[in-house]
Amino acid sequence: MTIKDIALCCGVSVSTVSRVLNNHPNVSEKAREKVLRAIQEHHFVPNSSARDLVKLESDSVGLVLRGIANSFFAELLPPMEQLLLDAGYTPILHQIHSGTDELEAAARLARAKRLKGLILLGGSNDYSREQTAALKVPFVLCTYTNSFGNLAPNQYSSVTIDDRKTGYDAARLLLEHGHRRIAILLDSVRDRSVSELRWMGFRQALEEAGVPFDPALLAESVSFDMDGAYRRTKELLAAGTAFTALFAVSDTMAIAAIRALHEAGRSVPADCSVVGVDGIALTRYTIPSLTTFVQPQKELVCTAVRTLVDLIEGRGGNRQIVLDAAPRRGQSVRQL
Amino acid sequence: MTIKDIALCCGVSVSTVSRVLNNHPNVSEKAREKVLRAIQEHHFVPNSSARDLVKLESDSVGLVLRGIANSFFAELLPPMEQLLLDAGYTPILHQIHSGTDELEAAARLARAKRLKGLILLGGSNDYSREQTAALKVPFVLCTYTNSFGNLAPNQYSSVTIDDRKTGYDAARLLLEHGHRRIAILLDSVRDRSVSELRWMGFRQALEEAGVPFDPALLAESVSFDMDGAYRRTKELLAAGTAFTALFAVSDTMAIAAIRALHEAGRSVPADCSVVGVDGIALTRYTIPSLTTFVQPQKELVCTAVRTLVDLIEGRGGNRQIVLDAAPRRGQSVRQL
DNA sequence: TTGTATATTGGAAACGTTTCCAATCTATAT
DNA sequence: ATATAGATTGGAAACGTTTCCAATATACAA
Repeated sequence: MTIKDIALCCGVSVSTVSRVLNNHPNVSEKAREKVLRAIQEHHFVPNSSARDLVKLESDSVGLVLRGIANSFFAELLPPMEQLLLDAGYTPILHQIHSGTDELEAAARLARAKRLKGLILLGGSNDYSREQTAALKVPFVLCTYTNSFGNLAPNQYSSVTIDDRKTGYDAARLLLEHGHRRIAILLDSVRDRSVSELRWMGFRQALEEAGVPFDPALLAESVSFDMDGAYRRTKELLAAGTAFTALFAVSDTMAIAAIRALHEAGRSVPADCSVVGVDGIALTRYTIPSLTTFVQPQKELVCTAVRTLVDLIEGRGGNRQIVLDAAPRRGQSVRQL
Repeated sequence: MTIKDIALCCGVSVSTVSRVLNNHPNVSEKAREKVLRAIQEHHFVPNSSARDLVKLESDSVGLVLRGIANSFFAELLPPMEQLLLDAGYTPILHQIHSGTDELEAAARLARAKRLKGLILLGGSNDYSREQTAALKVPFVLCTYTNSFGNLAPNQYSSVTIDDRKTGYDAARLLLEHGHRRIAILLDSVRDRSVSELRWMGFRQALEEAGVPFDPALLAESVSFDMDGAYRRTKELLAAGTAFTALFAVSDTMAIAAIRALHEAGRSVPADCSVVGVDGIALTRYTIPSLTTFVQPQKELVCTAVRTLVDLIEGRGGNRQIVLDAAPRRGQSVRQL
């Protein structure tokens, strides 16, 4: 069933049918009705490949990320796709396989599917100008890393959380409660992760406060799941280094750590204060409830989509947006 | 940059370039190399619309669901998309707006994008045979509801969790621990929800054990979030009806309930046993850890994708698969 | 009635591929 | 050298739309 069949059975030309489909003005009421009825009757749906082909564009937006499993991005993805759908775009997910250059993959995707734009989840600002120029479409870096800052502010858009500041604020909070010996629990610091940024901010706050950091208090978990955090905390405790507080770079790790502390006979917050990051809903209900820095995830997603849509539709130019994680006080921190 | 440009700059025909692109055998080594180099050099990427158009098919699979926000499906979605990508298909998300017939929307999508297949998340087996036939492509109902059972087993495929059995098993577990006065905490029973199925199974187990159910022990929360569960548990406690155990239809609700109990001075499991459903990772680490029925989410997703891929690729016919939630013993239940 | 302006229509090219078929090469056997 | 089979190649149609342009129908004024 094609546009041609509809034309044939209505006794009009394909042009007319096409005009009806696209709400073009110059078509008589009579013809329009006839065509619409035939479309209804035959359950005709225009083929989007053909349309995209001739229009030289699609209504698709690429979502490019390195992998979904176990990731922070897995939570971002559904609402992001939802928002794009609501805005009239079709999200196209694309996973980068390890060993593949993500910008090249993104550029390929953009050309193959004639994308309107791209959201690069967990990208970086270390791309070269040539690389981003090769995309040819608007793009937004969402929760990107930035070590070299190759791009000028007018050359890219980004929406991110200030992870470094979050680490800094967490350390400040514990310092202000009188803690000096603070352990930090993080997942693999490799590949310039969010974890590393928080860790850098944390260190900076200690330095500024004149508190030397004991490397024995750095607990880097090999795996990023709760089990890894739990085991790493046990090791930390077994090592015997004294600490009165622990900063975990995620809520789930914090909860696992609390259990490890609990099993070692150290109660929270009486014997050890704990601070997490993320602000997952559960942290209000655990016993004790967790003091945590709430990630504005919803805002992150909305802002990223809005920024991209604005760029696509020509409203405003590139912009970088940084969102803050705000502390939410629970029962897991006590004043020393 | 099109196939034509490549052909031109290599001095070969478009046919040859196309053959190279598709790994057709009949092309000389010399020509192949020349073309590959030109493709590399010009960063050429074939246009998928044109390809789909002439091939009369795409590599896309539709994921159709009613809405993502706050939903069980939001968790299923990322791994499902991932698995489809891994299997060589492009997932295309499609959200059904309220007031729209989902099968009709699915059929439209399938035709417009020439989908290879469909996964209907939260569909039903109450579709008519004509409706499903109109899809024209293989489909899998994932966690579907089934009140009329219009379709014969060879007319549809489905992968689902036996929610009724989960409720039944949860009640059995508590009964076997000597509990007789068991409260149940569920979210809105409206619209034939998972919640209702678990509640039905729960009731059946009580009946079979000859334990009359006190309606005062039914706590139906208006909202499905943790806050609703927390408040509803408080109300239950305030009402003063005695109970020694509580069955929450989800882990998050169970955790919220435990906090409410805790705040009311009732410790778990000493004063009240609690059982949840879902088996989210966190339940191993909360204090106390939670006894819960673990949803085989990963298996659910894998099975749904595998089933669809099998159907698409002609391996085997329609099948219905029901997965069981297995109990995981935590510290939240005690023997009376 | 005729002419003119305007509304509506149809024809055909174009979008970028794939694939069938026929044509041309190349190599081998006679 | 010639015939023949097989490998390789190019030409052209086809996929289902949109859109430009020219052609026709309609309405209205003179």
